[in-house]
Amino acid sequence: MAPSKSEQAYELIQDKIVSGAYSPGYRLVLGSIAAELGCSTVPVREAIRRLEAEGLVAFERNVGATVASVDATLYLHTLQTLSVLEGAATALAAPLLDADDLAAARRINRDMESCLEHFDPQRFSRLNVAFHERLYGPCPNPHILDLVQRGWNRMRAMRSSTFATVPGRARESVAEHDVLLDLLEAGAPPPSVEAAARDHRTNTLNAYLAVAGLPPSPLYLPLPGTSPTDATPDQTPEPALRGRKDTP
Amino acid sequence: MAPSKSEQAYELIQDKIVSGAYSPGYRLVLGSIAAELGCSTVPVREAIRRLEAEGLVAFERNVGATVASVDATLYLHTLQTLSVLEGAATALAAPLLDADDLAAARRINRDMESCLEHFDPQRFSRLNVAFHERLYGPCPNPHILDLVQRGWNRMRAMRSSTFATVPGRARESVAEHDVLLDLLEAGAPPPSVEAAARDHRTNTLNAYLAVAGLPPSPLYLPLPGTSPTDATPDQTPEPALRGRKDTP
DNA sequence: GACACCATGATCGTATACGATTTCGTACAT
DNA sequence: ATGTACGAAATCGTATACGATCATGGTGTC
Repeated sequence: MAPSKSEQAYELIQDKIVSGAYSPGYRLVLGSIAAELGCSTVPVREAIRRLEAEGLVAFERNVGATVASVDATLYLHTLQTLSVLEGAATALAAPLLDADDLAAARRINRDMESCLEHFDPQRFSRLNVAFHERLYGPCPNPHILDLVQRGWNRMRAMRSSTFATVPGRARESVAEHDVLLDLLEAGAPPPSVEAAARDHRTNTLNAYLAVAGLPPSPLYLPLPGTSPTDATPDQTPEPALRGRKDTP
Repeated sequence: MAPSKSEQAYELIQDKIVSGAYSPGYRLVLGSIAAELGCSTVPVREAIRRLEAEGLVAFERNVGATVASVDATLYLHTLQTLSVLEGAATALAAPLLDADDLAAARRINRDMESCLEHFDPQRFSRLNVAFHERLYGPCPNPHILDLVQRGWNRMRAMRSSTFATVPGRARESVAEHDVLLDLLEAGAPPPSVEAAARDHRTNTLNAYLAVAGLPPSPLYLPLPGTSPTDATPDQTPEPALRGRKDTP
């Protein structure tokens, strides 16, 4: 059966946001979108409230909705959140991965490597998502899985429009993927997997922070079991990623 | 100004759910709630969709909404998610806590201790929330903070109706709070704080799992710096908290 | 007696309509 | 020229109305 109108509206708007057709700050007018869809404003309204709950649009009473504008700090906060959640999801999924999963992930990572040669960042990004999805997909906690999914949605909506990747980061990323896969193949305990998965993302976060001249995120995880020295780069007691004051 | 009708509806329904007036499985009929509020079904509908996004109600097309029923595994999954998020939030907040915060938290924990004597589990629960809110409140990442808040909402909605506390757990809990506070007062690095905060909650989770005869959650964090032995109780490579199969 | 089928009622999904609120442009006074 | 007051247009918020869909109970047949 055809999906409901509000479902259609939801997908249309989300698609336009992540594809960049609606750029941050764009005013989402109920009437216009309804006309475009050939439906009334009621389902559109519902769709927009759903997107609000996911952080993709900002909504103000009696004023309307706009595509959430990305503020660098918001982007970084999302990345930090994702580092925590995805690390946990990957650790929980680790014992459930079979050889096929690992082989598939390894293959994806080889593809990513080749993207580096041909300089195809678009494809590289897609593969990166696929790689991680494959690894955290079997996570048995649906709640965490849902939150990770939402995090990625936000990221996609933001990155396409605003941020470029940090120069050297892509190559390092591929290498870190291989390290993570090695751990998984060796049947490493969940805390080690979590540390590797989280720190992989935290490294990206810190690469951004570094170019912005900010201190790194304090949410590094030490690798248990293995040599602890190279997993906890000097403890920085000062807080990083201090939030902007809430706009009064 | 008066809040909008959909806001009123949202608060009414949420309140009825967490207070237990609507117990799990209760059928939320748009028309009835609208009548109770003296408004039409449209705002009620919107409120219910918001609650759905937060996991408090389940919704099915052309059928309606019911208060999310709690399934033990769902409860435990929420608890596990919260352990991860709250651990991170507390670690991020740690460097921003001042002496007042710590003193207040310590005071709350003394109150909790006295609740143990007089056996006042209601008050104990409230204080427990207050204690942790105080500690993760200054977390500079609003996104994580939001997710933690939602997690607690879900917990409140569930616990009141279904679950009793594990016998010995309350007393241990108070002791662990003191350990956490000691760490914070000593200015421990964020990873140590995260480990303590997360494991505190994971211990509760595992107490439930133990009485159910299930293996413990694998998401323990090793305490870095301090003796690593007592923080990582034997690695259990077998997966815990395996999700129920999605109902087909 | 059990199962399949259909009628009926309850409830949801959405369109339309209208009042409420905000925003923006314009005119006027300083 | 700048700031303020007012009015019109745009947009949102919600009520009402009606078609669409699903659950339920009764009836007929095997």
